Amino acid sequence: MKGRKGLLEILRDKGYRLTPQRMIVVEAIEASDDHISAEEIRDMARAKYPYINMSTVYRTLELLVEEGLVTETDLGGGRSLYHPTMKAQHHHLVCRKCAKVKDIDASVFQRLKGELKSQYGFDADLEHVGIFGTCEDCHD
Amino acid sequence: MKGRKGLLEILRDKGYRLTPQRMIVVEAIEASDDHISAEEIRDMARAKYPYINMSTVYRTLELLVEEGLVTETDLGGGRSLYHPTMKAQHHHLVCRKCAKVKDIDASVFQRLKGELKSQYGFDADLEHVGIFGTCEDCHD
DNA sequence: TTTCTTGCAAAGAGTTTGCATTCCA
DNA sequence: TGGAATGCAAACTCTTTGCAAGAAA
Repeated sequence: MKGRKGLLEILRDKGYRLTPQRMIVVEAIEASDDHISAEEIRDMARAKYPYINMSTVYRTLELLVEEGLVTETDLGGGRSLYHPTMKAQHHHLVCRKCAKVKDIDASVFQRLKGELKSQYGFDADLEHVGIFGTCEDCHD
Repeated sequence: MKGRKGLLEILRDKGYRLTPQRMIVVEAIEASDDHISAEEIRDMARAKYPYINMSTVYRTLELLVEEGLVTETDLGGGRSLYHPTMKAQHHHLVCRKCAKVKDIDASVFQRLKGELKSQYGFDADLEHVGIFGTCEDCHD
């Protein structure tokens, strides 16, 4: 059962207070199989809690990212998406035409990551990447 | 000499008017060896022209991107950088710590692009990609 | 109690848009 | 001249921040 602590327990162990707002944000992120936006978190939160302020959502996300518990990914449009770090690695193919997002396995990137490291000494954050392009359905 | 038309000529041939503002924006993009931001374009423009409005800069960039003459790249922070499409392909390694940007050759991505196409039918826009991580100098 | 968190409102940054005016072709 | 392009100002989106009020431990 080790390594299976929920994000909330980890936060508490680190000395952070477990407020209802934080519990709700964490729950929303853990419940989402996929990436989730700050806005979606607020909407999910509202279902369980009359109201949660966006600054609280952002502050909680900031905390989770700082603690390395959640990954922040820029999928374009100046919008960030969040994802629990411990979940299986994957990436996203974002279609510029229909805006659909398809998840793909991380293995495709392993070689690239290795090459960037050996050739440039660059330690690439490729845990959760968005790749833009045209998907199968929208191909001309 | 073919395939060596400047962006301005191409625009004119397509029926767009060659205003001073457009000439200045195009000149700034062509002069920049690297990627350039909307703000940098405005600053470069001001050196030659008393004033150019940001909406004009953005509208010109939008036009150039629509026409496929310029590439728009999201290097994070909700900021876009622009680059002439015809210039040599390259990518960027962006260090999260020192914020330095290192240009790398596009060849590293060829295999990845091929795999995304064959495995997922996804036509990835990998002309000009920003990869985040930690550079050699900042490595712990 | 006491310090950490929240909510509110306002401020940001970067970008987009409506509309009247200007100007290229 | 006439439609395309510009400038201006206001709006817009997403996110951050200061500060007083509230609540977890």
